Amino acid sequence: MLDLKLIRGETDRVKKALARRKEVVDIDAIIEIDDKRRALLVEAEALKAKQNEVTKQIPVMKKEGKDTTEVFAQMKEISEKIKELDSKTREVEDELNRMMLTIPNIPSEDVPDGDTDEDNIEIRKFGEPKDFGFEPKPHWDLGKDLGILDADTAAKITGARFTVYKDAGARLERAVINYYLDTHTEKNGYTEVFPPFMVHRNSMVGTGQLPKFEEDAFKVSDTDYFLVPTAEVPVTNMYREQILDAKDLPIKHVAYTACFRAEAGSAGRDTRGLIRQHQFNKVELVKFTKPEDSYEELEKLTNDAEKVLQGLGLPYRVVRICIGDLGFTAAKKYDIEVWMPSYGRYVEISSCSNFEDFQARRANIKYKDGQGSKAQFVHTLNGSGVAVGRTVAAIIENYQNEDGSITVPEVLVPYMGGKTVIK
RNA sequence: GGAGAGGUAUCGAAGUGGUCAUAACGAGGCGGUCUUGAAAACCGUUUGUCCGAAAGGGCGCGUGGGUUCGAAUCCCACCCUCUCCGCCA
Repeated sequence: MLDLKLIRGETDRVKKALARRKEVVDIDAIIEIDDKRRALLVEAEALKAKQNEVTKQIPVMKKEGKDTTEVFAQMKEISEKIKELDSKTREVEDELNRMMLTIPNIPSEDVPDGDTDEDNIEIRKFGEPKDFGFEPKPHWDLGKDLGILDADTAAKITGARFTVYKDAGARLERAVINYYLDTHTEKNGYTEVFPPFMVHRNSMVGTGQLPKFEEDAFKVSDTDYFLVPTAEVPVTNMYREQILDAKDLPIKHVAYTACFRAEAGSAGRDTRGLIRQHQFNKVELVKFTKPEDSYEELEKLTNDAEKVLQGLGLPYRVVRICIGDLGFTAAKKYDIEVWMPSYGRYVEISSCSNFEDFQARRANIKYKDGQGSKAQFVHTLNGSGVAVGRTVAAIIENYQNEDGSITVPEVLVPYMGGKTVIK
């Protein structure tokens, strides 16, 4: 959510920034509704002040034995007027709020122009795609042949876009999760949390998935619960409606969760393999920082995510996300893309974003620097550290051998019970 | 799921229709007096938010409604916590 004061005070700047996103947002309508809201407030508050004043006098009058009939009649009128104004105010506020919740974040000024992910700008690279010396196979074929990935059985028990991992496949998924969690907790200083995989509506609104993108989420019927699309939602909302102590910042959390996405609008895309599933595993990094530190923390967070891919020896590149690919909530975003031989290109495996105070405002997360100072919104950041299913796909493809076996990356061998090759 | 109890500031807790919610009382935090220093004692201080340039005013007792001239207090709905029972990995 944007700051109404910013919208009012720097209307042109806000309009220009949103225009860069090619978003159609009626800023003037918002200001108009806010004017209405404030006019109603002023009127109602004057009446309330009067009401409070008289209400204090009534016990005194009674004590003195004065007749209150007339005052009561007058106050009855005021009281009714107040109710009327309050209900109007509520309506106007609801409408204002509805509009505010659908406005995307203002992009940081260094976000490059561009319309699609093809306009993202590569800023660094690690490793080089391997020259196999034979025709590399896609992970869905390798996985099926090795008996470690089974889409058919998943379709039988659930449906499309699910996978049953078996034997060394299941172990590999678990190994990656543990390697990521251990690295981020032991080397990068994140505190692990293991949150619920379901959250209520307010949490989804807090991080910006709702109200605009309800069709992307899985809702649990007969409840107000949603399956988490990312650990960002439960972990960020842990601090909802809270005022944090400046000396505890930055707060850094790492969380493993399964993630659930309806993938509405992705019909026909990435239908084979692990790339686009309704359920996938992810290790997520979440930070709460002071405003002045958030951009530096974004760099660090991205580096932390990169480190695990370096550890696995997977070739990747980091791209700066252009305005058209930025997403609703982010002010600035980097994607980390891993080399996927079956696609013949780099594929997103992590998104690292600074939301500035966009989510903090929605979720009301503030911090205070000592007593007497004013509470202000924190900045929130998060990034995949990194997607687990896509990692497994990348490992299978990048570490495949000509005979169809998979070499286990060295850092994972301890997590695989000493196994060095999957065959 | 059933029965009961409860949700008030950083914490414990009082207040059960009126002029003390800038919230009694107790504890904690911070500042000070005293002290070589500390403890103790004593004094002071210690919510958030909205409208407003300011003065000032409004709101907040789990949440949302309602009754009333006036609600922490009465009524309705919902959420959460605890205890017991049921069910259960």
